[in-house]
Amino acid sequence: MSTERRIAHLDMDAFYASVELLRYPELRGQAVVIGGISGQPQRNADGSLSFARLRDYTGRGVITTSTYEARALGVFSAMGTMKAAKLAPDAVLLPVDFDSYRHYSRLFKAAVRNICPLIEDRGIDEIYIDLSEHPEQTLALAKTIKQAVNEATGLSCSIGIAPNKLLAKICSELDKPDGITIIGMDDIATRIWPLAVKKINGIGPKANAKLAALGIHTIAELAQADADLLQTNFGRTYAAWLLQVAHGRDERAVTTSSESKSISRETTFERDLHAVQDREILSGIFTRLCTKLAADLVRKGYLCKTIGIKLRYDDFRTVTRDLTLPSPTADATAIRRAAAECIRRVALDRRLRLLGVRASALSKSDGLQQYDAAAQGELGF
DNA sequence: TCTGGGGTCCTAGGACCC
DNA sequence: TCTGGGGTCCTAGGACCC
Repeated sequence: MSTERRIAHLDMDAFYASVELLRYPELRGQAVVIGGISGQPQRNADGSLSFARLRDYTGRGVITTSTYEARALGVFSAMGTMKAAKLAPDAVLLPVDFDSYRHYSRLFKAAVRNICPLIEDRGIDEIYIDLSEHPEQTLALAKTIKQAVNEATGLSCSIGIAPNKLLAKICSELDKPDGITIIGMDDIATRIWPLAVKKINGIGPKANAKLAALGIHTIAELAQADADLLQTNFGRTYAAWLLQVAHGRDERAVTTSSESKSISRETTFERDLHAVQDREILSGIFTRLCTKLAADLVRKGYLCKTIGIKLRYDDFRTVTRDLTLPSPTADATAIRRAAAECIRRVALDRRLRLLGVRASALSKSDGLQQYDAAAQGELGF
């Protein structure tokens, strides 16, 4: 007997902002944005806190999250902070505190895992859950999960439940915040087809613009699109995928574990830097990035065989170079040497706004491999 | 007043090997 | 001389996601 799967997508509501409201409950109900600034709110003489306002901010950076009150003013994730300041000058601006968000992330995931262990991590604030084998009835189970998350964290989340990950992901957004949406394949025409194609996870700004140029705006229009037309414009693989997802078809499994493919560190400078005039500053930043990357590798138990760099010029053009080493490493000096080789292969005639270093072709630095490395060292390799 | 930082996956050409 | 083929690795760039 074959039955439909029950896949849930759980998405924490305005996660970073909501964590900050746990810490500063006096801000509840206000427009609050989380962005790339440093420094905690100042404590006044009377004991109250003094919060920075968006209008006071002058540096570069983007909004990472905003409360629903700020969203009502048009301020969303990934918006430039300066643009956000124009829209909501009085909004409270708080610095990001990833340690705190990771803490609450662990709490909510542990709470869900207690109820159903088949969890796929999709970043700090969302997960897929395979509920297919769970005995409880779907709506009751969703309520149980939401309550467990709230008891563990004090936070709310939204859950979509559907026969696959694609549909579950779309559903979790349909009743945000604090919602539950359950659909089956029979509901696709009424619930999914009216939506914009960009609601599909995997259709981003570029594909959305190309589809719009073809007169395709809704998922219904995509489902009825001519296969040859799509193939001409998107290539065989992507065109076939577009038609599949438009009909709500997705067979991907919920995968409970995965190995990292790459680890990287990058930084955008406070002002654009020049390779010659700012050589000392750049060199220091470069060394620190390599040192942090090496520490990340060691902490996570990886060696890397390929080292890469990323530069972004003042005109926002981005270039990458990489270099594969004869043998894997997690050594900061070796990483810096390889990254410096990469830097030599790019033009440094313009000012730079970003520098990054990446480690890929990862392998586990388990005991056996460490032993091998030590043995090779003794043999003079 | 432009545009963070950390990832994944895909494509495509060339090298190199059998 | 007429340019096979597949497989894998390396490199660069780009789309997309959280």
